[in-house]
Amino acid sequence: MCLNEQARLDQVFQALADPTRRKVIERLAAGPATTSELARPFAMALPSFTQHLAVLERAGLVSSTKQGRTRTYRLTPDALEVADGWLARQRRLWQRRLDQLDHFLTTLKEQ
Amino acid sequence: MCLNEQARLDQVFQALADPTRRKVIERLAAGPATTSELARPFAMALPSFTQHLAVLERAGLVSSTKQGRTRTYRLTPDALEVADGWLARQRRLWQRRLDQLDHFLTTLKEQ
DNA sequence: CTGATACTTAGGTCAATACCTAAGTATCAG
DNA sequence: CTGATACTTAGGTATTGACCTAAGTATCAG
Repeated sequence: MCLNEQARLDQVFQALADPTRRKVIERLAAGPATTSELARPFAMALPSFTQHLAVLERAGLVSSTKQGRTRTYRLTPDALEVADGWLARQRRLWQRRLDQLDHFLTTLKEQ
Repeated sequence: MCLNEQARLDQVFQALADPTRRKVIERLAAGPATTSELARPFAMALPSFTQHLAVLERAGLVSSTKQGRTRTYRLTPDALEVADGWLARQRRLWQRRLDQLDHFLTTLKEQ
């Protein structure tokens, strides 16, 4: 745990770079679910699927607890915010840049 | 070009899942730059670096044009919005869910 | 025309990813 | 206690990803 920011972003974006894992996140937005509930929609062997869950958990996007023989997963919104924060920062930067360009073009036109 | 939404998200998140590529994006927010200008800060053979640029371009995050022997890269904000859009949608969903939970806890307390 | 510059192409290594099957362990229901 | 359920572990394959070196092509400067 507690990796540096770059490694954290690596893991989060990597985790989101797969449609199965994104669908799991989308499903978990509706509430917690067990491994087999999450796996049901996917035509994939269970061990393959649990690997996806492990990727999501390592990235900090979900957390799980085991009670009896079932493991329940739930969203951990914090990690999504890491990705979101980076994107928001970039958006601000290029927005500013587009504004400058706009201003440049405007003053150019005025001459 | 014109892949479906899922494949598009795959490529964008995959492209962002590497610190070198994110730094290139950050650099390009300050304005267009050539291959060698972008490569300079990185201790990496040029062919390795241009592969990173190719990944960014395939994802639609940047575009490039060649004039003479230099190739210039610039940001293409649209693709960032694809990732941003997905994240924003998720955030809305889990925000709503957290609100519901909040409401549930509140009504629980009132009883 | 020649040499330097700015990539580009070809091809190779090594590690990580995404899957699989088969066999294990742990719990619960009857 | 036994069988079914819910994962988990072990181990294998095939593809992709991130790097490298070496050698190519294309422009520009003098």
